[in-house]
Amino acid sequence: MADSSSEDDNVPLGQITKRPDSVVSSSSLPNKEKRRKIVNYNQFDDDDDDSAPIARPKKKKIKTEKKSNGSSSKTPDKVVSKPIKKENGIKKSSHKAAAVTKTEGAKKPLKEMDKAERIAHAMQAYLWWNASDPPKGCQWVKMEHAGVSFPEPYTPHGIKMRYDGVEVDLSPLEEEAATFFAAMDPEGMHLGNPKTAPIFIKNFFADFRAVLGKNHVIKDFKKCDFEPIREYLNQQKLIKKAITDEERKQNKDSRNEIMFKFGYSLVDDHLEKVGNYNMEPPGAFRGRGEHPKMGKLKQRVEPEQVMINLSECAPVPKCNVPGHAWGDLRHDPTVQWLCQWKENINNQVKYMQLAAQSSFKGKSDRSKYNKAAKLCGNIDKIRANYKKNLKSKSLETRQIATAMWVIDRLALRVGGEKDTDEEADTVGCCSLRVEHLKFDPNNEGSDNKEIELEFLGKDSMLFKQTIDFGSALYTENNGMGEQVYENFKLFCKKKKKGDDVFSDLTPTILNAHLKGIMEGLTAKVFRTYNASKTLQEELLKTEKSAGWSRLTAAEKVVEYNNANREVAILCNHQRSVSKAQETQLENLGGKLQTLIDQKKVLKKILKRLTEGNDKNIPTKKDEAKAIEKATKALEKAKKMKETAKTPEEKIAATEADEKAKILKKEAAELKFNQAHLWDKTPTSEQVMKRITAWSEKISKMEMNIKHKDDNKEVSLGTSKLNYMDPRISVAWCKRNEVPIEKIFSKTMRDKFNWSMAVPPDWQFNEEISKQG
DNA sequence: GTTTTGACTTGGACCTCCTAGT
DNA sequence: ACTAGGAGGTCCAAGTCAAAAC
Repeated sequence: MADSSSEDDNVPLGQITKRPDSVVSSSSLPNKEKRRKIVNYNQFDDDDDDSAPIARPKKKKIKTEKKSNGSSSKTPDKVVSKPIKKENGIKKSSHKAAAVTKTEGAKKPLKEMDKAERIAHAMQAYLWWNASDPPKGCQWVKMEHAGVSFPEPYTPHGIKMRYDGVEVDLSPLEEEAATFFAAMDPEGMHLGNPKTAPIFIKNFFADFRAVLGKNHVIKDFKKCDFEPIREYLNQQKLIKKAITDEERKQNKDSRNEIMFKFGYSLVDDHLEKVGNYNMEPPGAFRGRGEHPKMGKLKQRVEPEQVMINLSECAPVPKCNVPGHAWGDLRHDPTVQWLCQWKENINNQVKYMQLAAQSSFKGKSDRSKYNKAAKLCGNIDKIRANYKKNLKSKSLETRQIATAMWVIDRLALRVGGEKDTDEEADTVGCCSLRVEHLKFDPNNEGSDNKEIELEFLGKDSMLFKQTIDFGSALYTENNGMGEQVYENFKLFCKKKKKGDDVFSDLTPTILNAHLKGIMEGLTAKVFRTYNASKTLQEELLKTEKSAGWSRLTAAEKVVEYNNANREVAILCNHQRSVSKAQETQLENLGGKLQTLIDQKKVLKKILKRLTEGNDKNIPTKKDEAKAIEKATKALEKAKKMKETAKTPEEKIAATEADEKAKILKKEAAELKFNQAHLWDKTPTSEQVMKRITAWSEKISKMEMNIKHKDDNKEVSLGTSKLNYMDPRISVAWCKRNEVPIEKIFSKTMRDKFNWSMAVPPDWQFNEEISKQG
């Protein structure tokens, strides 16, 4: 349209850069829009920035623009002094006050907000669900952004690895590769696992050797010693831990600077957040499960490998690597991506896209849930369809029907074909193999209709469930379990372990069939549907239970989380229990035992006292000394941190701090272990009181442990973020007078902003799809 | 028809910063 | 006021699905 044209494609991009350091140049926009934007800037009422996401011209220019707009400008002094005041205010505010500002976040005065908050506030003014849509087939008409931000080039540390006991000189590139390996946790999920460690090492070493070149002395991994580099990295971590608040703030500021520059995009005259504006740094590829390529070197991406997508009239941003330029330029309004490049491990395209709270993502999210809701109205028809086909004479039809049952009832993913030389061996429905099914797993014989399904799903997460196809769960209400069982038996007959169960089926065939039954229906819609439906039903169930209305908001939230957990279990959203969590759980178990023992002691004391024997009653030993010692050590460490300048001092400070923390822990333990005792011989009343208190403590602790144990392997976040229609949750909150903040974090509220206006009686059902 | 590519969603691990509990 | 623990945010790998390429 306007100035820049598609001829740009043939010009070396680095040289045609029109605007050095900001996303939007007002010069490329018509006057009317220019004015509108200026009004917006003034809303930020702002201080410093030349790095504003939008073309904030430098200060001098602001003045002129502000003048032209008739609004008053501030003296620099005032502008600078303001944020400091604000921060103090926040720090000093009490919890109560903080809670209020949090719940009423929108009402926080503009002047108290920091820059990011003010931008966010301004962005809230745009409600995409009230705005008009871009032309059909297009996701946008105008789009401007600053491109992707590249990480700093590698700075060599000069620490030498050893080969065969001898220090080796490495070039920066070689040293960088060695450092990637040294940075891997030897006990971590790649090197700590005897199954994956050899794969990782083999791949890493092959790539490392390629970097070193043919004639390099390093030839045998066994003779490599990365320990000096590893030690260095650990020291760096200790140094980092000792940073002062001032340094922490500086780090945040410089991160923010990049965010203000690259983190926003101007799409059709409104501001949107970019999701991943930092280019992925090089490193060792961390494939999950038994990924055959883990350990390979993920190369540094050069700007020349990056293609950027923006509107024709948008100025081309300058890339932040001196002497480099974007590889290519595109003006494609049918796609969402702002930048794309190829990674070298799997030769896949990666994208820079808008963030989850953007209109692009919001629109597709809403349409996803509407599609799932539409399935509510069609589910009977669909179940009838596959019920009939479960007995079809055509093998393909029968397999389609069986797969539909599995996807509908067991919530499996569709499971596309995978190349096991290139990727980890994981499966879903269509790629299930005979070896993943175990008929009659408990050798019960006769009419047993159980199958144990055991396989690795997405992200190599284990799916292991025994399905009793003869049970009421799968036979009642048109469950069809028995027929499905017969079909599985049939599909596995005369097949080898490694053969596909659904030999005539691919996701393409299955989805083509689904599309024929309901417009827009694919395999994954079933997961969304089942997750949302389950949430709604679980919530309604508890809402109808006796005494519900008397529950406090916090108690209601517990019930919500229980419903959430049901969904997560349905979707098999697991998480591995970290070592820290395990030890924490063990510690809690130990504490519980201590409490139980203490209660026994208390009972004994009571018995003696009632018998009139007040001799040999245990009393508290001095614990003040230990506490004092620990406190002093902590104080000392803190001082060390404050004064530490050299790396050695910083390391020493962190180490002292860690030691002091151990002391404190020990002191706390001592205190805990004799918390049931008194300094002097107690009275019977005192003991009785304490016994009741301890009973309460014990049950509380038991609850806590049970809760932690129940949740340790279930991850609730994924289903909340991707599967449960937010409108169900919002309506539930409204009905039950639970503040939405108790359910959704700030990020989620941003992402689900489109769903906040639903009425309290909103239901997840087919009616939704008719609303558009 | 089959395979590959492209674009987007979904996923858990890890790190950081905040808050509840003391 | 302080800190442990957890919530939430970041990162980027790994899926799904449609369309293009063969």
